[in-house]
Amino acid sequence: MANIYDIETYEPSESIGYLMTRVKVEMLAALDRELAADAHLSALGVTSAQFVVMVRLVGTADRKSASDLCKDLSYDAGAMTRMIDRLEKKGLVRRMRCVKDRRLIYLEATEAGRAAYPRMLEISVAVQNRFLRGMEPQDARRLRDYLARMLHNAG
Amino acid sequence: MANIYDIETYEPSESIGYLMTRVKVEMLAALDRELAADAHLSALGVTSAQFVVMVRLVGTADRKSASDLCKDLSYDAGAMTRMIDRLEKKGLVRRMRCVKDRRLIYLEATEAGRAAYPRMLEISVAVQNRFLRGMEPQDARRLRDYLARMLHNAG
DNA sequence: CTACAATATCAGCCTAGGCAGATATATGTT
DNA sequence: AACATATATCTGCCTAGGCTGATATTGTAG
Repeated sequence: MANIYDIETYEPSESIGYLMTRVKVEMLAALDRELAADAHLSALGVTSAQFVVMVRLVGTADRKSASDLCKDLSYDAGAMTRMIDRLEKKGLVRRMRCVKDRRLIYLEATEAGRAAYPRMLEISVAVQNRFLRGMEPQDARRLRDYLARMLHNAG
Repeated sequence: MANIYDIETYEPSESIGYLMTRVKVEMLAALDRELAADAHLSALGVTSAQFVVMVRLVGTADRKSASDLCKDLSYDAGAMTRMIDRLEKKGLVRRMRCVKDRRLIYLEATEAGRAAYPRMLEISVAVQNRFLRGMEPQDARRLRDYLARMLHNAG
């Protein structure tokens, strides 16, 4: 299996790792700016990281525990505890101890959380569309497949 | 110009933003692990973030100031000051006040920095090749072009 | 030349993630 | 049942980035 890069010809500024890191920074920064600027959401002070957690709770079907979220998001467990503290304090999320396995804490979006969600999602979709400007749907599918493969290769 | 995503059909888990954020986390985590595990580099305690700065100093031709690096890397200026403090403390980088514009501080890799660089680069290339496993060179070029376009769209 | 704006670096404060260790619960083994 | 092992959450500590304001220097308008 052929390697993509070799040391002799490797161009850091054009490498996929470099570009991806920068795009990620810029995209989350844009999301943070626009979440903070929104008339309704600014009161909640929702950050991009908090939004990403809300997506997993509201935007996906199955019930999630804190550790599920850590796996879903490549996120540290200690950091997740405090993340949920913040979301709970803002009234967006509820903790519910699982009765079958009392180690688990299931998480649930509150009414307020579900109410705020559509606007957050709208902003996130708009930001992504802006970054994908000029691409055909076929390009976006390819890009998505490349990223999915890389995530798979991460093991 | 058509939007890629619309709210009704948007699937968070398959979105490019979500996937990219996760791939970036996994890739830098892998780089950190392997930099820390390397026999020669572990003594220096070089992190992925520090490596990225070294790339800009050793791996590119032109002389760089701290603020150049901030622009190159979408990095905060205050954080960059401390980043350079750490690299200087490890003996990998030198500060040199510019005589023409005394606000500027040019940065230069030391002998030790240049000596350690090839091995860092080797590890970085290996990590990226692992994440790109199974892709044809044509796919990697496409992926790179997509990312470059997104970075351009960031403005 | 002076006043004012722009730029580069730096220092202080705050926030937040990673890691190690503690506790509680569950699972598997003997 | 007793014990060890694994898992989930939480807490304390450390590191590091973002933001704000301070200082020094440069560029610019009058």
